[in-house]
Amino acid sequence: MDEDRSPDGLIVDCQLRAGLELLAHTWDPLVIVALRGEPLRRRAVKDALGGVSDKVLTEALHRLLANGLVTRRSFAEAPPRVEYALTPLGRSLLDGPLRAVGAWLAGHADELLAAQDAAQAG
Amino acid sequence: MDEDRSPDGLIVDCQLRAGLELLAHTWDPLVIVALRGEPLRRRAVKDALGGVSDKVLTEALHRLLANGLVTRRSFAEAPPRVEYALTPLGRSLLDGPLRAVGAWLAGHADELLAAQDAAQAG
DNA sequence: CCGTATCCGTATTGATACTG
DNA sequence: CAGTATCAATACGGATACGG
Repeated sequence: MDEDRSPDGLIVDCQLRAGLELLAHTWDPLVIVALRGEPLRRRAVKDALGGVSDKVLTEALHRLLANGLVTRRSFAEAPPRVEYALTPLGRSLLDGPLRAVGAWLAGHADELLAAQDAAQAG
Repeated sequence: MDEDRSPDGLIVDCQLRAGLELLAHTWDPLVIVALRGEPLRRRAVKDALGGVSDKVLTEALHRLLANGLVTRRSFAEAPPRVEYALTPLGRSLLDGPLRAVGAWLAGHADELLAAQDAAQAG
């Protein structure tokens, strides 16, 4: 499924970095999680994330749009309404890597905390 | 395997962020990948990553040590020798989330590029 | 409500030079 | 070789105020 074609791992590493950059920015993954259900209005996304500034939220949404992970739909109504939703690609990222991270932490949280304590004590 | 205990996703999100922080720093995941085989000396790790400064490499290694993802073994020899290796915890992170990211990108690289092009054009 | 513009504090990266 | 110290550049997250 994933041949390790490069002897020294450089090619694999570069692919890995490209993928990690999608998750590197603080709020991007959280926006994806927030959109796992229904499409949400901008304000709803902001509330779901807790305390995030308008500027940072806009940047995150633009990145996600630029990478084709979410879609933006604008309705021409009196009170402006815009809805963001996951694309199939965005959903695959949620169901794959993102869920893998969550599952890993759920299964190794105790080990991680123990290791952190041990390292701090030593 | 992963119950979604929080109705609004906040708990899940926090766990996710804790896990993502382990992968957020630029070089940390790459160091883990570099150590997937044998234990490596500091210099060997540095070379494996390409062009990384001593300072940044030290910071990355210290973080990985503090989180119990790698071990450091020092040999009392004439030319100083230090070897870094993955812990079982670090290896589980490599085999789980890290591999998931790599596999996802390998399987969706074409979609990602197409979406990026489309977004740029529109 | 949606989104942009401006300004700021901090964190991260990195180059360089130096010590054990 | 291993690791630290110092300094510069910049990217990031964020608060605030303003415009569509």
